[in-house]
Amino acid sequence: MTESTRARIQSVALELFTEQGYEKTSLREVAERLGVTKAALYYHFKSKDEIVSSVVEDRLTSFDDLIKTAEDMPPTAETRREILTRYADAFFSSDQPSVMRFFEQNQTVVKSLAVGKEMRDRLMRIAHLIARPDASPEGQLRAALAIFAVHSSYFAIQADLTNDERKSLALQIAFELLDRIDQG
Amino acid sequence: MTESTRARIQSVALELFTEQGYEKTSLREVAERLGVTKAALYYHFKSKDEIVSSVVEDRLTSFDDLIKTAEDMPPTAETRREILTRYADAFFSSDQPSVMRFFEQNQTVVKSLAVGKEMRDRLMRIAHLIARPDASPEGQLRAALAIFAVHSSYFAIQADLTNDERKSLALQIAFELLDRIDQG
DNA sequence: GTCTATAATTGGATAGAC
DNA sequence: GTCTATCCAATTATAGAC
Repeated sequence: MTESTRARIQSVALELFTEQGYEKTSLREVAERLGVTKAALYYHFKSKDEIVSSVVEDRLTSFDDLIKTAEDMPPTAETRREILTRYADAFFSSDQPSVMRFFEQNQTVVKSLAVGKEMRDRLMRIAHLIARPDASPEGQLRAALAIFAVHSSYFAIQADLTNDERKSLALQIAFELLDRIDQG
Repeated sequence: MTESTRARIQSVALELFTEQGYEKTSLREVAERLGVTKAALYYHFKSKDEIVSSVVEDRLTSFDDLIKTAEDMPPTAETRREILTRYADAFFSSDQPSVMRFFEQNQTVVKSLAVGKEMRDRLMRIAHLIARPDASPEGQLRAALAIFAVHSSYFAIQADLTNDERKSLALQIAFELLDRIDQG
């Protein structure tokens, strides 16, 4: 069960980082929650940053897959819906709390960590691919808002809904935004 | 010029907190930027928290004004547009960087500071007033996204636009979302 | 109103035993 | 693979002089 210790650290750390903030959560706190000592964490990861980076890198490659797929699709209204649907599937299917939720709560980490910038880069590429062929400010904003519709469906709705209900509601509204993007 | 020193501290601190993160920015850094020592800051504010709180409290009362005004308006499509327009005016007219930008970058502060919770409360009330009379999940999400359209127009558009151009683009798209809210 | 100096605490990180 | 013990840097915050 050695590998699972590493995974447990990642899971607990990301949860605490998301709830309390990356800077505000100490490794002592993470270790305590796991029932081990700080030194044990340092056997598995060489720094606090690396705990986050190791988790994020997995998600980065799954974004790369989505980007590669999207690039080969024709820039049509149907494609836009398809890309966003895949994005939403990834967002909701992932373990909780997701990596994207971590970044939402820790925007400043995006700036200070290399993986944060990578993640931001991927998100902007996806938004760009969604907007294609419309690269105007309006197209950019519509694509960004469509993505954010998925995110905000997670926290902006107070009603007691399942993830599937949130997802389909988000997509329904996001499609309105996307369907008005210029077809070039 | 005693009062202006206090104001300068607030301004510089909020700027650094927004750019680098609240936790990651030390008071030593703030003091250096101002050309004073840490002890000088503690003459004007009794803690790091209080620097933020003092800035936020002003904005809270201006939100309270908006809420009070909105409550007296009829729950119509026209009212929705009006409330959001006022919100956008406040967002863009304020000193830079705005308090809202600070919270965007420091979501975890919202949870840990009392003024953060107050601000979140006001935002949710405004969203609720915008959605009136539709309190359904769909109405909530539409209202939240309309507000976020204003915010994201500030950072999600890469083109070189003026604040006025960003604002009117945001409102144009936000109105699409709002106009489809149920009239009850 | 701002300074120097320092207290008190906490953080990330390492060495070396087991 | 996990522990104890510890180092070192940095932080918030205070005391008291000017």
